[in-house]
Amino acid sequence: MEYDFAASEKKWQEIWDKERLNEAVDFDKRPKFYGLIEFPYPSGSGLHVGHLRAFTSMEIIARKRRLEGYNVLFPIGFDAFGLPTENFAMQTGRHPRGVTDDNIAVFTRQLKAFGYSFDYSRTVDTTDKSYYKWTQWIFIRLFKRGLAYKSKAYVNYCEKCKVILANEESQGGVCDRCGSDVVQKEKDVWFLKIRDYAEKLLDGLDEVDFLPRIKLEQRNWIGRSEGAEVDFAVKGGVDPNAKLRVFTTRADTLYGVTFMVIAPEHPFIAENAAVIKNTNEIDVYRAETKRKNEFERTRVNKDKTGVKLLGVSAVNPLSGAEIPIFTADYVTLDYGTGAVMAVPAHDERDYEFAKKFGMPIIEVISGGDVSEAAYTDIDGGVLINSGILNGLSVKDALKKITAYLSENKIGEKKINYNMKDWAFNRQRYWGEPIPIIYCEKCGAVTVPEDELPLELPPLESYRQTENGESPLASVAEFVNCKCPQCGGAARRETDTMPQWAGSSWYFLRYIDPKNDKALADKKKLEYFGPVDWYNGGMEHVTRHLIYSRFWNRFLYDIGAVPFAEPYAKRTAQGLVLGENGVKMSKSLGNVVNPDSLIKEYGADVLRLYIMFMGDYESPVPWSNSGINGCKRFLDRVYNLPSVMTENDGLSDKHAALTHRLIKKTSGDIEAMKFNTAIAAMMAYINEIYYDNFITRGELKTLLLLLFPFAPHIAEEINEKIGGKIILAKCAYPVCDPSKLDDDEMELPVQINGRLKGVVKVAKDADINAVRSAAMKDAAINAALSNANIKKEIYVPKKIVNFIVL
RNA sequence: GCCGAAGUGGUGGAAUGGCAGACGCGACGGACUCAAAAUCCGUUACCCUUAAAAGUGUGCGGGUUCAAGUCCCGCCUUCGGCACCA
Repeated sequence: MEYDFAASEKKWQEIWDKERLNEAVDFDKRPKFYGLIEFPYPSGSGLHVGHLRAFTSMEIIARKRRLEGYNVLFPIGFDAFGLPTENFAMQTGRHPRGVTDDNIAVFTRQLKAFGYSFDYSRTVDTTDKSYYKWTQWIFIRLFKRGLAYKSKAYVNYCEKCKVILANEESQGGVCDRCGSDVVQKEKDVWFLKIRDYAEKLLDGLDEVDFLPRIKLEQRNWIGRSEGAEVDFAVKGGVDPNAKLRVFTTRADTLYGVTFMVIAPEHPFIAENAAVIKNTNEIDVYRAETKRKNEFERTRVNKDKTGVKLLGVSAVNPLSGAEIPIFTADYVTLDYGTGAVMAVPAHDERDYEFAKKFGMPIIEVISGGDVSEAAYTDIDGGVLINSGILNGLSVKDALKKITAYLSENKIGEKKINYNMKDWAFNRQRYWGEPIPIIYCEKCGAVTVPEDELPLELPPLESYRQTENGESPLASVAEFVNCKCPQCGGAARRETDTMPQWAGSSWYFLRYIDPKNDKALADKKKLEYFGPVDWYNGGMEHVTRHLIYSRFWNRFLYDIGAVPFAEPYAKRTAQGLVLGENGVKMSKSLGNVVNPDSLIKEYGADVLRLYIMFMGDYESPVPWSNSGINGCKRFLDRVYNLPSVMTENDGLSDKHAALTHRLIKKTSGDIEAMKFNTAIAAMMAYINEIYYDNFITRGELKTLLLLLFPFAPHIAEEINEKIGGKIILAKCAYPVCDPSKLDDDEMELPVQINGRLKGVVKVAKDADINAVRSAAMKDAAINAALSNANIKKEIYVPKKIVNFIVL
C-alpha cells in the first residue's frame, strides 16, 4: 500500500502536540539538554533550504536526546527587527508590525509542516514590547557601567540603506545588507565598548567546545597583539614638553627608527598648526584621505603617500637622533596611538615608504639584506647597531628593552586589539528605541527602568528626515519629554538599536520567556543554562556569535546571568548552493521553494535528503534528482513489515549487523556526520532485503534509529506493526559492544603489499590458522607455495600481509 | 601578503595508516507490462582482453612504511577568513 505522507504527517504532529512531548519542563529531575539553532529573520519569502539544513541537524539531536531520557529545551523564535521589513512597509504603506506578524505566521506554518520538535510554548519575538523591554534594560545597564557612550566619529555608512554599519556589518568594505560600497561619514555614534571585553572574549574561548575554525576566526577578529608604547620627545612643538606616543610590537628595533608617521586625523597636527610650516599642504592631504573610504585607504599594495611635517621633529629616546615626522594614510587613528615609529630596515610598509621618500634605512638586526628588502624574520638574526641591545636575539632584546623602557619611564608594555567598539545606533524606525533622554542640564540620562518598555510610536511615514535623522525624530510627542532627573524639558534619543541587539540575548529569554520581573529567573537560568549545543552559520562567527558572547559576559559580570560563556558547544553547517553550484539567490533564479517540495515529497523525505546531500560542514549544491534516493529508501522501510517475523529480539544472523548499525548511526549523529548515518541505514536495509526477513525487534530498532531523521513515517510503521507505545516515548537503542563482531570474518590477504584475495577466518584466528586458510585459496597458494616467506604481518581483524622474496 | 580548509569515478560524496570509490544520483542491461511509469534484479574508475590473469589509478613531484587518499618535505589549484593593525 502506498504511504500517504500528508495524512500521516499531520496525524503524528497532532499527537506529539497533544501529548506536549516537545515542551521542556522547568526544574525537571531528568538531566537537561539545551539545543539551540539561530532563530530566523521572518522575511517575506518564507523559509529557505539553508534554514532547513541548519534546523534539521539540531532537530535530529534534540529528538535523539529525548529518547535518551533528557529534558530537552529546543526552542524557536523570531529575530524580527530590521531593514527588509521596514522597506517592505514603506513600499506598501503597511505597518511593520502587521508585516512582521504575517511573516511569522508563514514561518510558523512552514516549520510545523516539517515536524520540527520545537517547544512552541516558549516562542519569542524580538519586536514584541515584552521582549524589547529587556533589550532596552540591558542597554541601560551597559550605559550605567560606562560601556555605552556617544561620540562624534567617522563610521562606516551605507548611502543606499542610509544607515550606520558596525565593522562587523561592513566586512570587505561593502554593506552586509545591500552589497554597495561603504563610505566613511562623521556621525553622532553610540558605541558599546566591546573592546573592553576583548581579553575576556579571548580567554572564554579556552573554556568552550567550538569548532577550531570558529575559535580561530574569532581570535583573528579580536586581533590581540602584544607590544609597547614608547614616548618620543618633540622638537619645535608648541608645547616644549610635548611627546608623541607610538605603539610598536617591535620595540627591539628602536635604534633603527629613522622617521615617524602619524595618522592624518592625529590631534598633534591641529595642536601644532602654529609651528608647522606647511599646514596648507597637509590640509589638502587630509581632505583627500577623508574622501576615501576605509576599504580604499587600507587596501594593501596601494602606493604609499604622505606629507612631511615641516618645522617639527621627534627625538629617538634611545639614540637621541633627531628624526622627521610624516603624516600618511597608512597609519590610522583608531589603532594603537595613531602614531608609528618607522623602522624601514625591518618593516615592509616603512621600507616602502622610506624608499619612496628617500629616508635612511638603518639595519639593526643582522641576517637579511636590507638593500634589497625589509628583514622581518623575528626568529633569525642578532641585534646590531643597537647600543645596549647589541648581540642579543630578537626575543631577548624585546625582553630587555621593555624592562628598560618602563624603568626609565619612556614607555610601557601594552596590548592592542584590532576589534573596534560596536557602533550601536541606526537612523531607522523598525528597531528598539534607545532609552536615553537628553537634558540641557543633566546631559544624557537613561529612561527610568519602571517606564520600560519605551515603545515605538505609531508613524505616518517611515522615511528618514531631510537631514538623515531617524523617522522617530519627526514625532513630536515621542521626542519631547521631561528629564527624569530634574523634570525640565528634554528630548529623546530618536535612533534605534541595530538588528543584532535582540539576538544578543534571546537564548536567555527562551529559558523564561514570560517573566516580567527580570530578563529571566536566576534559578531557571541555573537549571537550563548554558546552551549545551548551538548550531548556526559561519557568517555569524564575527557578528552575532561575538556580540552575544559579549552581552552574556556583561550580564554575568553584573550578576544577571549565572554563567560567563553562553554556549558550551558551537558547530556550523555549510551553505546550501543552487543546483548550478553558486549561491542561491532570487536574482539568479536558483532558489528552491520548501512549500512545493514538501507538497511533492513530504517532510520526512526532505528532512532526510537535506541531511544526506553531503558532508554537513561543507557547502553542497542542491539537486532535485537526488531526492528520489531518499524517497525510495523510506518506501523500502515502509514495506519492511511484509517480511517481518514475530521475534521481539534480534536474529542470530542480524545481531552483529544491528548492533553495528546502532553504534554507527548514534556515533555519526553526535559527530554531525548525518550523511553517513543515513547511508548506514540504507546499507542495513539492503542486507535485510537480500536476506528477505527482519525480526520485529530488528525493525523496532531500525525505526528508533530512523525516528530522529524521519519521525512521522517511523511512527506510522511502528503503529502498523502493532507497537503499543509511540516511538516518541520509547528509549533510544543501546549498542552492546560485545555483539559487534560476527564469529567469522573476511580477512584481506596481501602478498608484498598487493591484495591477492580474501579468506574467511575466525575473528580471533592466529597467524597459523590464517596462513593455512590463505593456502586454500588457489591464487594465493600459487603465489606462496613456491616462494620463501620472509615475513608475515598480521593485524587481527584487519589484514594479513606476506612478504616473499 | 598572512591564517585556515579542501582537491577522490559521469555526479553528490565514503574510507581510526590496513580490501579506494561505502551510500545515493545518473547511465546501461534484464524482469514485470500491450506499452509506459513505478517497482525488482544485475552492471557501472581506467587500460588490455572472448575470458582468465596482469597493469594503472585519490591535484603535481619527492620521501617514510610490510602497507599511504590518510603521515613528512616541496609545489599547483580552488574555496573561506583577515588584511598598510604598526
